[in-house]
Amino acid sequence: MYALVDGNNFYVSCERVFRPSLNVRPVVVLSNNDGCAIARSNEAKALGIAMGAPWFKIRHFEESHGLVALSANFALYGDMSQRMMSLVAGLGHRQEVYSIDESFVDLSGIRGDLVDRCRRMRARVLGWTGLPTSIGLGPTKTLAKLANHIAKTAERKPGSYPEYWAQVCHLGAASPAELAQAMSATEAREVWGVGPRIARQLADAGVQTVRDLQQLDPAAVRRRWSVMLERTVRELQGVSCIALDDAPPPKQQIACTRSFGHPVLPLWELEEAVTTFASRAAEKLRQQHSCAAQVLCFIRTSPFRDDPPYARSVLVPLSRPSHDTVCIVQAALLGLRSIYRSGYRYAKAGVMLVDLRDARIAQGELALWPHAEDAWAIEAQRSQGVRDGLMQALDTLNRRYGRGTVVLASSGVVSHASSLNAQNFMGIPKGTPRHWLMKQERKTPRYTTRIDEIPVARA
DNA sequence: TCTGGGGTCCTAGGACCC
DNA sequence: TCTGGGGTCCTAGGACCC
Repeated sequence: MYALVDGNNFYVSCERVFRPSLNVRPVVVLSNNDGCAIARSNEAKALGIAMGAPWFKIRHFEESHGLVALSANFALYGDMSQRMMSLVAGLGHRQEVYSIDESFVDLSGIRGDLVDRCRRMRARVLGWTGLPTSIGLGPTKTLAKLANHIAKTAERKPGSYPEYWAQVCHLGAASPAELAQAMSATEAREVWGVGPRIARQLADAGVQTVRDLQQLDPAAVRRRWSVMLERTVRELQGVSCIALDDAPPPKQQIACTRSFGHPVLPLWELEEAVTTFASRAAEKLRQQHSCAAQVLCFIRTSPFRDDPPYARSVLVPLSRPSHDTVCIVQAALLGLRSIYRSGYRYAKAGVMLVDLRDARIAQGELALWPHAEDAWAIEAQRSQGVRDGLMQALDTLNRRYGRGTVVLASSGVVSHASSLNAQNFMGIPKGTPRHWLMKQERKTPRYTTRIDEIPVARA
């Protein structure tokens, strides 16, 4: 038996913990650059605001309905997530953290009333962190996901499902008739693994509800669609096909990409952005003890504007796999300079690290180069230990004092420590605006991770 | 004026190997 | 007239997830 524990409207709930006055108002959290809504309170959903709705299309609700929009505060959400996850882990033996607000818990072998156990866990998470959750239980992960959807919907829309399924729904304990009823009342596109494309194809084939989908022949589904959908159908039938993954393998690629706050034209500004992105990607790389053998860099104009379009990417191989920030930034900048064309209004850039491998397994090299270069090669290997130490120091400082405390100069000091921006730097006059920096006009404090932004309680 | 970011898996087809 | 069988690796594209 699996449980899926999911934070309700997670980002909004994190904000509400520290601003209870938001509890009664429609609230959305916006994506980077305050671009579009990525989390909505129930009140915002009731206004008809869709997931991903561009801000400029919904901002009229500010005036008409008191909608509150906040810039995404991932430092806060990540920290609140860790608190929630560590509590939820106590629900069973093994936990798979599936996303920032969701985790699967293996409940097999746990005796007693599982629903009661889950209700108590819900109360504990709410009491200790302030975060409301919903819990779905089922014999497969897909059914647990479905149960979670029902638990949320039953609470939000009374009458849609039996009232006792609100907040915690146990499909493994439902009678066949109850299960059939619930599946008939739920659209197939709500199922985990059924996206908009497949949902349309299913509808064309007369498959509307979860029950319709569950009753299909798995072999036929495989022939007409794919093994993926076949697995989904079997899971709906109660046959577990997707195992709990409590130790996810290291990532196969690591990316850091951003849209800019405003269009960017000059190369030097793109260089700052790409340096920053590559540095961040390298940091993530070291966290999982990997090295990258290739660095991909891309730049593009906005597809939403009438500007002349331009989008290029380039894959830069490294002479040897590395997780050294300097090495990775140099490769990314080399790539950037090769694809940059002046005159375009760039809207986005990014760095991706691919061809990743375990840093602890280093491939030796056969010395085929001319004798004169031996000394260089030996020195390079000897200095490797020094560079590893430097990277460790970099990571330690940035972890302790906050991201961006120590950076490469080519990332542009302006965006980081303002005290260093007292004079001209690298030929750029002080006070020069950086168009690539994110727009975040509705930032909330990092209540739980920065001592100077901690909330103050008054008696 | 204004439209996010970061991942995974599967399949088909081509090149290549013995 | 007649032209095998079995495999790997890589890439691009499509679909999905939150």
